[in-house]
Amino acid sequence: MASSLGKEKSGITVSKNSDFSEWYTQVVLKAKLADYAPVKGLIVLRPDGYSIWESLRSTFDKKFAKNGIRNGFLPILIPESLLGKEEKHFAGFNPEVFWVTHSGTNEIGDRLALRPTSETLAYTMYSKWIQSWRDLPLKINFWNTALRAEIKATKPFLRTSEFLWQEGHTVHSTQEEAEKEVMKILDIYKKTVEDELAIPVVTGKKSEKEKFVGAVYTTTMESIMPDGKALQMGTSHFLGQNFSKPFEVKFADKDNVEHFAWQTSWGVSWRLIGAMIMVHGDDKGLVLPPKVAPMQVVIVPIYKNDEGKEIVLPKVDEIREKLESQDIRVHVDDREGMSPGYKFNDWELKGVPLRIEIGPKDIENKSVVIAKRHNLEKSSLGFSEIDKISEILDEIQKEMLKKAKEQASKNTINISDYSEFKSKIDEGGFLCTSWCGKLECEEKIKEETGAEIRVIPWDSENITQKCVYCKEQSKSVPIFARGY
RNA sequence: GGGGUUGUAGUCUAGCUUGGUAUGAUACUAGUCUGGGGGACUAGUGAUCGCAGGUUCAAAUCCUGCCAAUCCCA
Repeated sequence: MASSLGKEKSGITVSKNSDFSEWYTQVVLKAKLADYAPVKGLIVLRPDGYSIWESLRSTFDKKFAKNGIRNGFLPILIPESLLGKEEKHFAGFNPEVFWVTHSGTNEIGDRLALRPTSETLAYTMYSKWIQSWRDLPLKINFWNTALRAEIKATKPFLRTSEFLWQEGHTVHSTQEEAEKEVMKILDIYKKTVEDELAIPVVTGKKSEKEKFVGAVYTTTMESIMPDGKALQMGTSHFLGQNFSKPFEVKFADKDNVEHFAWQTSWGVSWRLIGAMIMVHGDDKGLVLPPKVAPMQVVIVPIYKNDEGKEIVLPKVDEIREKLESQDIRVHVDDREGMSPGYKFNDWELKGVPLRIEIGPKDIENKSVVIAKRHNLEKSSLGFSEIDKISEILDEIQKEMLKKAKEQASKNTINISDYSEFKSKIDEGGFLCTSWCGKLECEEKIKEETGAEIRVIPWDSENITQKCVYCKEQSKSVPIFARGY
């Protein structure tokens, strides 16, 4: 009785299957990743949440650097006159822009936008910095936040009015080089998300309707969440000369002829953290992939009295040092007055990938008990095998990706008939079905089913089938889904 | 865009209809016993009841506005 009461108070009180939305919010709050800020749609990141972001950031930074991309920083305010320079871009973002209209008590004539994205500002600067082909390529990434007012219901990490992200902006002398860059970035994104967060993604192109406003085309990576909804995990845009013309990003080529430059922009946000929570979490709380876990291993010492303590703690220290020397992020939970059971539940809620239990019994047996978070399996590990923990963490990482892949493929189905489409869409999932390429059909499908084209996967051109809606010859087989 | 619901210690909650400054649990602090899956006892601390007005001798309670969270429909 007392134990079930305690469980209700500090653990997750709903199951992932029965109330996904509530489950998600509870995991975010109770695992102490984030909390609500006093303003609608804004959240505060707590250290455990921010640490995951820092881990992703550091991985991306290394990969960006290898690709010749350096970091810069842009201010948050953009004058309206500048934001409006590319018409379609402005029209797309305008409804959700926060405006600064006063400085102190004085009204600002050219009001200032809190950046919804920085293309316009970055390219104003770029046009000053670029004169010659020798200045290209110019590849800068910016870690910052963007602000887009969310009127609809908000969700921590998934839909917030301010979000942490990185936006990369590159400039090239040729179309070919720019397009290659778009693909390189998408590849970095895909590999990082799969390797670090253990979430499988599908990459491809957005439809004309869903592309980034102002882009020539948008490439994207999409994932399916356990509730059957699709989540956009990151995008990499080919901007062509759509921005270089209005912003006069020009360069003199080797032949001394002036050309407009070719540009790309791309970004991933803390939505990735939301995806990680949804994909891996369970009824006990968060489950962290070892690579991004702030703590990879937690050691829980168990003893009944001072005598036991004297036996156990030196061994705990020894193991901790051994693990630390292998760059494993380890924490010893030496809190007094808490039962081991309480601690187990606590660390499971917080998603620590591996727990080591060590008490007098283990000292006798010259082994420890290890408990894996992702499958809740316990086993014993001899003192001489402590070195294997690094491998075990790698295995956990792999198993998590494998499980996520199985889940994703179960939620991906091929559909050829529209009535089947309509009946399946309520169950959620990725619906792969052929399409004629016409906006009209895309819009009708969205209107009638709520599903949109999430991604047109690479190599999905197909002219041998019929459009699921109009029955005319198909062009491709996109993935339709309802999205976040 | 339209329509609901909710807001009381860190967390959950009683009280609200029928106005009289607040119930219980958990957490927290101290101590003793405990300790291998959310431990027991004892004693404490902690709330101007989301915010701002209004009605009233008196407001958590009634009224108005706002803020925030959440759900449903488009």
